[in-house]
Amino acid sequence: MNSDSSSVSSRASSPDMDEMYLRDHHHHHHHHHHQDNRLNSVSSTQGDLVQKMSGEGLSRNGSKAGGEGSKYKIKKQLSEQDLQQLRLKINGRERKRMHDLNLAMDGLREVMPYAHGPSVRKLSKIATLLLARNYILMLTSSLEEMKRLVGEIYGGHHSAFHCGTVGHSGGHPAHAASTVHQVHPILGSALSSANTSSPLSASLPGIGTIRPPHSLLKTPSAPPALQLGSGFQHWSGLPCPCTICQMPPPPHLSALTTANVSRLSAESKDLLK
DNA sequence: TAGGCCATCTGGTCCT
DNA sequence: AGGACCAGATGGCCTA
Repeated sequence: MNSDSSSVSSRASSPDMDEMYLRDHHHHHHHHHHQDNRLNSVSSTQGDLVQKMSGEGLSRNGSKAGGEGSKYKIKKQLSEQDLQQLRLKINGRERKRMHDLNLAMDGLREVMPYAHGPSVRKLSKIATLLLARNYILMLTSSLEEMKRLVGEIYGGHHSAFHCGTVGHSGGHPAHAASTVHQVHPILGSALSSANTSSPLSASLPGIGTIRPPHSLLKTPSAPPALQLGSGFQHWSGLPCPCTICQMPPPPHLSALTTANVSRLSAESKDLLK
């Protein structure tokens, strides 16, 4: 499908499109070969547009309190050509807005921890967003864990950082997620295992387990799961007595319970099928 | 062929 | 008034 890197712009900013609509917007022509017959549909739509607009489209506005009458008059005063120009301008803006949004989406894809490459299909928008969310959650918990470990190593027991009993655990709902502690196994496996799918995954274990679902890979042998990783599981043990652990989780982490994480993964899986 | 994904158009609403 | 944002509708492409 979108074999090109910027799907969106690929279709949207085709030379044809620019020719047809845009006198003012000249998006970077991504010279994307992949032009389809969308233009047909678009142009036909455009035809409809003209009809609608000349007919009732814009003149039948209303609704907005302020200026029914005035707006109506104004629209009426506009020639058909003016209306068309206006429409083109508005459409162009909207197109540009969507292009920008898609560029941002591409930017997000670039930093996402999944296998990029010519053989890997681009993540869909929804998949990108879900993966990004999971990724952020995981980074957050990794960070917390690292802080904890650092505290454990340098700070002694309960100094700058809070407790660090290795087997210690969650179950405590207030634990910004048990995930803070769940990372243990991940770290462990990272240190020992050959999970070197990327520099990222090397430094942030567990990330390597985030991959596009097989359906998104052109090669059928892809590993499953857009999940937080199998190591990302609840860490059983005793509740932590330290004061920090007694505190409610920060708002941004409150959703990160084990249950939520698994739900998240489930969502991701569903949407990524 | 159905379903997923996407780009575009369009009208409404809110904001500046 | 004009621009940004949004959601619904439409139609094309691609894959299972």
